[in-house]
Amino acid sequence: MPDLPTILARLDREGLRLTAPRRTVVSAILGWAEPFTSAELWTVIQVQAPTIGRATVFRTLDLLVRLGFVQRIHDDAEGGRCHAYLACDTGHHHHLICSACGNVTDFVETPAFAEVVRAVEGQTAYRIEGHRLELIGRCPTCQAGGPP
Amino acid sequence: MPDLPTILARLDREGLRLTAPRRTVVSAILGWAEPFTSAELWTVIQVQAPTIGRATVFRTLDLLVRLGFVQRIHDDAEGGRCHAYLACDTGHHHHLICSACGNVTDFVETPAFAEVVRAVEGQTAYRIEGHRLELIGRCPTCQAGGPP
DNA sequence: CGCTAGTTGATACGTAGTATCATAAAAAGC
DNA sequence: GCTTTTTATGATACTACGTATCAACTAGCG
Repeated sequence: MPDLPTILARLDREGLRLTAPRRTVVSAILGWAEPFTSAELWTVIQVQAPTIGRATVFRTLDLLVRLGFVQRIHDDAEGGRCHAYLACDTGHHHHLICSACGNVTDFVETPAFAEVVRAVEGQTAYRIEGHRLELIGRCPTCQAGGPP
Repeated sequence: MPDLPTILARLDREGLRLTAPRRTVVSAILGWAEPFTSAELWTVIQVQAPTIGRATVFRTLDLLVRLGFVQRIHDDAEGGRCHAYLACDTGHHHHLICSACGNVTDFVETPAFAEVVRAVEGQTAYRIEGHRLELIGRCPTCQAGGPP
């Protein structure tokens, strides 16, 4: 994820206001490497700036999702709830979620993926416009640690 | 999706009971080609058998997801809520969602997908165990209809 | 400074799903 | 067919997550 000034500059460019609550929420998210739920974020915000309303947290989260600084991920595999959020770079990429520790790693698309898309287009006559790919696996650390 | 007797036989094999509410919920889902929300299902159930409780619908839905007769899909692309459900065959496959009409088509993995997985394993040192792939595109009908 | 439109926080509301628990009813045994 | 045991059910209440509303506030601009 880019740093605070970069994000603020982006907000500015979009004609959005750089308010104190937004700065607070954005910096709370910054550097959050693992996925987080809205509840976790809200807890942190309440400690850092108790005056900020819950609605504002959701609104800012939404804003960042729209601008591509945050992605929604779907972790129902882990018995958790559906939505979690994840700070990320703006470049298009996908997530690799460790089934043991829940860590999320980014990976970029390999050329082979374009072939998959072409094959499916041939198979179904759809024109593919976008995709969502999440891989679940075991990270090197958890592989070393043996099965839990 | 298999037919009712097949599903009931499967329940039986799992040591689960073939109760009237389960039969009702399963047949309501059967043949539902498009994705549906729990609310839609609940509405239908209420008409067909008003005595069935909401909790039972959720429990049966959960059961079918565990047995692989129903999948959860994530359609936040369509401005809808996160979860929808989709009756499906037990074979492993993925969903192709039309961005215009919301129709869902199944497709099976192409060989190229295995290559993608291998590439990512090389890139990240993860051992890949599973994946979730959803493609978003435009179905032949909506392509013909021109942009909405 | 003073204006104005974009934001905010409080509150209420809505929806999806879960927990609890007394009751009902399948399946298994007789 | 009747009894027992175990599972499932329905009512209800509850939680989590998110949205709508709206008066009050404030960033950014001239």
